[in-house]
Amino acid sequence: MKTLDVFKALSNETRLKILNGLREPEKNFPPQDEGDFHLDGVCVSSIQEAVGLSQSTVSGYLATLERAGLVRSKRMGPWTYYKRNEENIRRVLKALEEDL
Amino acid sequence: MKTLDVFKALSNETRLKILNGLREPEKNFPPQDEGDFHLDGVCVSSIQEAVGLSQSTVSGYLATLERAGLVRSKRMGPWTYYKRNEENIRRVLKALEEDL
DNA sequence: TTGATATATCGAGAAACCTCGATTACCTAC
DNA sequence: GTAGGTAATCGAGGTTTCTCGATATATCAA
Repeated sequence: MKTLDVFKALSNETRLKILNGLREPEKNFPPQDEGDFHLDGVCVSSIQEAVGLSQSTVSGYLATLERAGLVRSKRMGPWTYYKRNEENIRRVLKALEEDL
Repeated sequence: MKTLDVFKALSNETRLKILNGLREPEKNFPPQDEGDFHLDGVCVSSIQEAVGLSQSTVSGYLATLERAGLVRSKRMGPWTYYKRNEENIRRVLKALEEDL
């Protein structure tokens, strides 16, 4: 979880939009059949539909955000749900305050 | 001064190092003939010597940091001095706290 | 086991970024 | 105006990022 990787993960309009959108899933993503937005997160296809890029691109972006520690994923049946990693995000902000 | 541009500017090890180094110029850059480190800033050649990249690259990096609002420049005679734009940096941090 | 659906990974072409040396512009002193 | 030094811009080659479609993997149902 290096600072540089966090900045790189955030250096893309779509990834920023996803991370931001995940703060209020019901407002920013179409509903999903199963899985609670807040408890479980948002599934890839719902995110894909919202951002309008290909499935592979969105899946890769989510992996990037996860590697940077900004989101966490949970597999439930055939779906993977992504939600913000609030604890880590707060840690990143603290680091920036001292590091920037 | 868009959030995305700030992240892009910070997505480079050298630019991060420059911005950080400018917090304590006398500790991180070789002395310069004229110009006070804190009052005026650090000149390009001093920064260049410290980071060890070409003059054109460093000049470009400084321009990037300035476009992102993270540093400010002042021309004094043949030299251009760069210093941190603390006010803007604080503003960026505030924005991140709400935006991230 | 076969089929259907969700997600992840792979390979490739286009765009952006990194970095350099060369050139240009700027400033000062003669 | 010429010369010398500082900084900014330009052009180019190498690397990374973006984004896609195709393929592979995972899960569940029949």
